Amino acid sequence: METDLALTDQWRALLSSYNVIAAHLERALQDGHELTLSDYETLDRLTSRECDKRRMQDLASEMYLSQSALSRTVARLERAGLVQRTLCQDDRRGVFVQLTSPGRRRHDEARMTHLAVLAEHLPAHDDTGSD
Amino acid sequence: METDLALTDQWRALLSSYNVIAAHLERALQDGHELTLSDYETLDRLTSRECDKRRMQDLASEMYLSQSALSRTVARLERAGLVQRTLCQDDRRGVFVQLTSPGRRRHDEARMTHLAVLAEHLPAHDDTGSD
DNA sequence: GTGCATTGAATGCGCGTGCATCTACTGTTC
DNA sequence: GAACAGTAGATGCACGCGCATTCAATGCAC
Repeated sequence: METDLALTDQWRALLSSYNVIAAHLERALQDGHELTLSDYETLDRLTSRECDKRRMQDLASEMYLSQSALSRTVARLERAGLVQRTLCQDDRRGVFVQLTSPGRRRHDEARMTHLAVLAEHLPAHDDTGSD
Repeated sequence: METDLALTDQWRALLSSYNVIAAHLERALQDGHELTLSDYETLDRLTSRECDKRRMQDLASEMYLSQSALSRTVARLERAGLVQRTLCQDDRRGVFVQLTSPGRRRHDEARMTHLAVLAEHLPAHDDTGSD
């Protein structure tokens, strides 16, 4: 069945591009900004939405992270002073997460690195000089 | 710069499809066959090549795994009786890895699961009856 | 109000990973 | 043959992850 081969090929391609790029991103973000990929992605989600929803589950749902992984990621970010967790008064089970000023700054810096790696390793659209 | 947005979008798409599919694969392979994704990918690499090269570095180079991760993966597979490690007499640093019969069988079974998950979660081409 | 299922988030645990290091072997130079 | 750089693979270690569980707060039934 040739469909099987097509599927496998497609998956291999996905697997390969993801892993290559993710590895580069991981290293670049870690070395340059002391952020894991999940850290960065989380910060990134927080910049897009200014509103103060009960982020935790909200964030988790639009990310690839499990609930527990997100919980620890936010804890890490809070320890680093990049985000702030505040209890939600309406529903005291919920937790708001928001960027701090240092967090916003860190994300801004890391964004450059992030984009640079993507530009270098994502299959280019039109390129003006890939390696 | 709109290229930035395009890059980010492209990356988000990749990130999302990869993680969704990988998570499903991981669970399906683990639940159904007691294999991690890396286990499966390793077995899969071993079925394609019949020759007895010094696999370790060879395998590693065509996979997304680091040398150490592959080393442990193979150790795991050997512990489970699915592959066999033999020293290379020409160069006693090298290690041959080859499938055992149970390994071939296990891969065969797992392959069905693997394909089923891909068929269900990869953006389809044309389908003549998925799942 | 009391009891109970449900939900939001945190945490114990085991595991797979990459990095750095270590051990063993090889090939080269003298 | 001795010394040494290089290579193949294994291992110590720290860490992020998912799963299952736990704890707190909520909402519903009575």
